[in-house]
Amino acid sequence: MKEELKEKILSAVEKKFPQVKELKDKIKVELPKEDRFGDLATNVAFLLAKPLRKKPLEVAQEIKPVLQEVKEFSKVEVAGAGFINLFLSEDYYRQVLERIIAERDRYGEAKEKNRGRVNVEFVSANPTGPLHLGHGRGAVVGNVQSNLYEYIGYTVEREFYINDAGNQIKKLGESVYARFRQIEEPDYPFPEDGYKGDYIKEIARHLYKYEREKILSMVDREQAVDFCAEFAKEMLLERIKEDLKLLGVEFDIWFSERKLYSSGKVEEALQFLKEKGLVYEKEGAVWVKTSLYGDDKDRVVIKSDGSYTYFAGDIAYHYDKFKRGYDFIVNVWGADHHGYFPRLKAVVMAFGVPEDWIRVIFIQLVKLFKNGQEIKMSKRAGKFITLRELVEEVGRDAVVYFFLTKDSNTHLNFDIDLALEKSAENPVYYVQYAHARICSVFREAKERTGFDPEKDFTADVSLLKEEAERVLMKYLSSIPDLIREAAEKQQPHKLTQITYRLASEFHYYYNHFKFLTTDDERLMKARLYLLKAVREALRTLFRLMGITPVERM
RNA sequence: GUCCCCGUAGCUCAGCAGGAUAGAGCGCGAGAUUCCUAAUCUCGAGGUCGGCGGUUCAAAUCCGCCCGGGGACACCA
Repeated sequence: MKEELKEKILSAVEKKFPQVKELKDKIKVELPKEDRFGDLATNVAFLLAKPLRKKPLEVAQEIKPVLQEVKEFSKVEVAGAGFINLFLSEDYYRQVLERIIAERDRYGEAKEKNRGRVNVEFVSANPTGPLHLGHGRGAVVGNVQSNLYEYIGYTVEREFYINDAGNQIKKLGESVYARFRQIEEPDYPFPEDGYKGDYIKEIARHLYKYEREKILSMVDREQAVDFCAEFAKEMLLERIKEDLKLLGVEFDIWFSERKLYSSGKVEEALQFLKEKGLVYEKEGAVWVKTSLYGDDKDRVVIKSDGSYTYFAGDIAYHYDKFKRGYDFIVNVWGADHHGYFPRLKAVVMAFGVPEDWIRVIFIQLVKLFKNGQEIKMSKRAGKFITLRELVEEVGRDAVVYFFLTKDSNTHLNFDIDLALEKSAENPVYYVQYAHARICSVFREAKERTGFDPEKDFTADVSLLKEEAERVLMKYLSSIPDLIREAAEKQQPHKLTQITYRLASEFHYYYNHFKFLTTDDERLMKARLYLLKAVREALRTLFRLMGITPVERM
């Protein structure tokens, strides 16, 4: 919406100052921070001041008359050092409300999914244990960012990379096998760096119950360990899927690291790099010249013992993604992988993709707080609160919302007490209550007046003359642009801010005005029409975040 | 040592591809309910935007240096 208006402003200004064309990208048209500065504000005059060698204020004065001719603007003011504040006409707001109600919970979403194909890879936890809070945050952020890409017109594939090769799985097998043996021989040694969580014992007990004979009959210990590993991996993967479902997160692609090796994709990718002259041997190992593409140094892909490094697998994995032809890809990673990005980016650049083809979103630590105290977790000792336990304790909506309150690249303190609180202090309840309140008003309307706002109806928006109503409509009109901005800047946490503000403006309105005035039916309908638009906007935001629009609280 | 992130109200943090008097929530103080859900709302106190320079009509935002906190720098995964 802002884009359309920006075009109108530009073409109007262009008649007077053709130079404005070159400044197009720098010109801003946005919601001013204070209400008295109008519905939209633009900085054109500041930008034109330099080439015209005039003061911004003068330029603004000269632009004012041309903008006054644009029919969408009811008033044009010059303020400050040269800001141009624009007030939108009633007719414009009528269109906004009509559009919201027509588009329902997809308000402002791109109609055509023709911007391209995107791959978002996230969670990608080792199938060696239950998901922890960091994974949960990554799951929510990755999923919501995917929703945002869809909102702005991309087709998105959500992918989970299963690290089912290598030492971690081996260790998993050893751990389960040891627990299995301990059932009969309590002194059977447990591997020093094994997984100590109780879930390992559970898996062992399960195996003992159903596969005891089979495992004990295996002569080769390795074989038994592999069997345990495979079984445990499958079981844990199933559990991971369930945990993700609890958060409302589902994947399109489950990509197995092991298949990458067994299908020869690693050789294929390395061959590709070799043909480009980017591979060489040194000190008995095979290296890739990542330093040519911005990495600090070259990296080993085949160790001197002949085995592949983890990096080799990742090269192959990304070569595969490259060949799938995405317009760009996004990796959601734990922030501890920060230092790993330059080398991966380097090798991907070597494939010959554009600079921003591979993007990364880092997820920082989540710390849990209860009764004002941090709950310390130790994975090594097997003492930690799982994602599932947290969801069971505070509920899915709270978990999702809290994970989205901060930029994913900053540490997050998750306050369990706050998440459980049923009051204004809890932002989840605050925003959900806004939605429930509107539903409640609608029920009451039908009850009292017989008029059912749930059904389609029209209203005379021009009757909405209160300041609070204009403020609300103004904010509603800017929401698609705000969502788009969140999508493009890869900042899904902005959704909670947008939602909170909308809820806040609604609560204010609710507390200061009556909607069910029987003496003026036209005004009542106009107000209910506005509420309906607010509700659809809330539903749009809830849908993007994956939060339930509760109808009663 | 090299590189990255962070430093904004008592606390937790927004804002940072420059724009108007730096925001929110919590906490603290004072209020609002004969009326559609008070799970709400209103008002108030509270700031050298870590420090010093620079660029600019304009700097919390961009650049440089410094101070403080965290992290990354494997023939690990």
